[in-house]
Amino acid sequence: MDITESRQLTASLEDYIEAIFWIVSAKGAARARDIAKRLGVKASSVTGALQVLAKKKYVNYAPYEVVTLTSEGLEEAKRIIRMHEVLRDFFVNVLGIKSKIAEEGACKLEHNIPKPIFDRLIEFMEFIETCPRAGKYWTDKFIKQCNLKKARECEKCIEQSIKSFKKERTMTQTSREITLADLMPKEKGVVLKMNRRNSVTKRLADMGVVRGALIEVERVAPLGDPIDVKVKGYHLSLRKEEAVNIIISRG
Amino acid sequence: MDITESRQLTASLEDYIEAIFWIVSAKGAARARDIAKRLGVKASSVTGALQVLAKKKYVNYAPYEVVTLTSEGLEEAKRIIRMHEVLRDFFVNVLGIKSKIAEEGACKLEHNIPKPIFDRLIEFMEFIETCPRAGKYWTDKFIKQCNLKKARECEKCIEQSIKSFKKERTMTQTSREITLADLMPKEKGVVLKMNRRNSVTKRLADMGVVRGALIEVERVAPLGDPIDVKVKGYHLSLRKEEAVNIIISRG
DNA sequence: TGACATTCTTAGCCAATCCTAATAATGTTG
DNA sequence: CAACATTATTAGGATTGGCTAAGAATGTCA
Repeated sequence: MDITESRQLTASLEDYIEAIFWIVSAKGAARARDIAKRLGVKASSVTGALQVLAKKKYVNYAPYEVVTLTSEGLEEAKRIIRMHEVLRDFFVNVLGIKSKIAEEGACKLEHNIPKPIFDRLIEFMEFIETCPRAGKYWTDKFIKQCNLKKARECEKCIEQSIKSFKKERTMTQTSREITLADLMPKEKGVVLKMNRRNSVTKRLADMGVVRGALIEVERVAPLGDPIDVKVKGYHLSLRKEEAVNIIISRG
Repeated sequence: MDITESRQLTASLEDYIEAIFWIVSAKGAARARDIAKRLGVKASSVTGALQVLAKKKYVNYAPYEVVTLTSEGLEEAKRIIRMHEVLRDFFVNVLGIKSKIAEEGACKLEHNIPKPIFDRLIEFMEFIETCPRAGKYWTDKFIKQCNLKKARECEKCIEQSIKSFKKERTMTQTSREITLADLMPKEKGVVLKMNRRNSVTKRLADMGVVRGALIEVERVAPLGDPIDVKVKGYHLSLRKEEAVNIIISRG
């Protein structure tokens, strides 16, 4: 029953992993002191946590050395950060909470969200962003869509939304198919079709890149490759050759 | 720094208070065993928690005796349960989560929600229930309304909503003012006006009964007095003489 | 390079929250 | 009412996650 032996993470250990991720992102590697400062604890507490995390193989750690995440640690960090960001986005973009409070709130809640609620929250946020309806009729429809797992009604809804968005957006590529590679940073689109079926599209499907999914371009590298996108709260980096196979519709 | 001495409550102690509240509601008083069973802990853990809660004056406790909440404990219980219910309602009514998972999720999160986020969540849920719009325009409006503290735009929105609801609801008291006392259980309304200003209306205002607030009738006693209502997640019991001074509009 | 400052680890402590096992009180029933 | 069953308490232990204080390792600079 010794938690030290298992892969399990407590809320507090997740906080350490998250902190290490950000420090490593910013500075290449983390020192105990950086972690202590970021989390507001004493260095001795950090040492203890690092020893546990090292035993669980989430961090590369040796006494008096700098700390980095193992690949497992990185996986965990990404999972935690995704939770955090989805919550924060919900607080900021939907509830209109100030970003500082939203950030704090996301920190407190990120470790405790049951998966089905988390997933549904993402769907809900996407629904809000793509469906031009409201009121009881609207939430009912959302709920029905989620429960029945057939997106029929909502596809109509999304398409309608896309149409009206297109009207607003005058004369931009209305005649030919556009792909994910055509989007500019900050633009969003709804996936209409995945042109090829192979291991790459399968991996993308696992991450949420499926028909009907809302996808947002975050950054595009100088030559249009790679393209960083956000889908269902995941941050993905796609090759341009993958992106051109994803037919989308602006929205 | 000993928490035993202060009024402060840990998440776990809040769980005990909540459990005691429900058991007392159902059976008049709680025994250690009931609490242990409800929370899935051993009786010895319950004894420990009860001793701490008794020291903090949240429960009436003596060894080998039944347990009840003090008035302070009751206050706390209500606060916690309100958190719980608002979260659960959000999960069920907005996200469409199954009630068992929603219940579990509310339990996990109820102790950690920052107040501003909690308050805004309630506003958001009310907005969804009263405003017949959707899409970005719609959430933008919601956020603007919350931020600017002037409900102008949304009042229009609410009135419009009320109008369309009224159309659906044929020939019911469309010509004269209706008050909270006219609503049937399960009916909802939006507060249009508070007819008197006195200490009672002030207390109601503190609980969220103000112009524009969504109010729902839960139960009405045989002679129409008292009336149990829900506002902003609070459960209130109003005298009929108070209710007739609250002018509302069905919605 | 040696002295001093900073950083990190170790060791030991405390509080919260659970546990088990033993014991005490209370309830039930032939 | 005595024996047995149930329930509650106490005592003692584990785990988690923080702390302080002392000392070891590392870094800096005259």
